[in-house]
Amino acid sequence: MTTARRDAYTPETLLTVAVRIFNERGYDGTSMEHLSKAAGISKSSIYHHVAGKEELLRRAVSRALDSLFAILEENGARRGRAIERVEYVTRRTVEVLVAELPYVTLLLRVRGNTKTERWALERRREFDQRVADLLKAAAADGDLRADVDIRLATRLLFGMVNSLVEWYRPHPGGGYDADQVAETVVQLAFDGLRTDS
Amino acid sequence: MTTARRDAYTPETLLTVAVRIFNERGYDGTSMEHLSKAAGISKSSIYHHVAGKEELLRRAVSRALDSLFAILEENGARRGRAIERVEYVTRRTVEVLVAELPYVTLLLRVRGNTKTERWALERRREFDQRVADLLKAAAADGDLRADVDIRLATRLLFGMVNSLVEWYRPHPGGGYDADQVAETVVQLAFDGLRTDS
DNA sequence: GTCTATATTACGATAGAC
DNA sequence: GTCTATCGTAATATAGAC
Repeated sequence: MTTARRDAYTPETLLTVAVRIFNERGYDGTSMEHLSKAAGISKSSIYHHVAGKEELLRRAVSRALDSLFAILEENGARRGRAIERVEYVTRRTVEVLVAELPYVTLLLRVRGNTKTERWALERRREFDQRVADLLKAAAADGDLRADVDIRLATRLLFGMVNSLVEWYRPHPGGGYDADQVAETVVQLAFDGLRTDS
Repeated sequence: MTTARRDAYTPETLLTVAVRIFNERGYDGTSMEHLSKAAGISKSSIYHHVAGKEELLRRAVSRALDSLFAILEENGARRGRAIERVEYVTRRTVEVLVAELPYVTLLLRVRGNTKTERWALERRREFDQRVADLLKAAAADGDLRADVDIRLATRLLFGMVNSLVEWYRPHPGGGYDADQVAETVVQLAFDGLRTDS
């Protein structure tokens, strides 16, 4: 827990420490004292860099949301057949989750107790809606099975993707890389696990 | 938030209220004052029924864990071909998640800050391991695609199932029932979303 | 930029009356 | 079984020295 790094914090470098502790203990379970110990500076020094605990949360979830929304602006999410766009967004979401793991983890755990949290929840719902619309378009093209409810399938697909933050850890010797996870997600979701399906 | 019900609480009925608030605000984000308001009795009255906040958490996660482990003792999880047992456990887990939604929700959000939470995390890992072993057996039978990593697929499958607690709400007019969700999970996971797969 | 000291409020839990 | 009053602690945040 004690990280000891007493030289020249900035809001950014402090955020790195804070987000780690937020994810270990939960946002509400983390006190400024916890952050102070982990950063190796006193509580009051933290207030020199940021206005308070909630600013750290806001910076973290903003970063996560910006990374997710950026996916929807990429060419692969805007051009081509809908099912291909769905596969693209699925893959890229996995990659963003892995690349920005601590920030997205925090975002996905937000409950809505403060203004910042409610704002994050709202923007997240917006992203989910954009993705749901894509799946709907793919279904309209006849590229998704007609016997499954599309809204339900969307929830399950992105539930699966989001579950990454609960177990994925960057390879400390032989783990999975982002591409491998993305590939398996797409295989499982679109072609299934069963042999000769 | 204020629920007002001043007659004859028992530890069980109090738990119902507490678990609801824990899930709305997060365990650490819930104070005894919050619980008191929601239950419609004073803080000190709560202590007449339970030893404290942590006992409420322990009762809740115990209930969730007992329901999950019970699945593994059912005939469908113990007899037959491994892939059929996997499908059975998948379906039943969905059903238990839906039937015990608030309790399992709380369990899946536990962080490990207290002894009770660490005990819950340990038992949960035990359940996950039992399921992972089942998938491994199905792979050994040649019933799962050879081109996906089984451990990874297990994580994704149960990540998808567990994501239920983040969005499933009991049908307030036209939602999905447990069977429909279980069926879609199994279809998606084993046969995939794509047309003519 | 960091510190010690402290103000102020909120929290979990208990005491004791009814 | 429920209440009001309160204890002791831990929380967020600030003041002011170096």
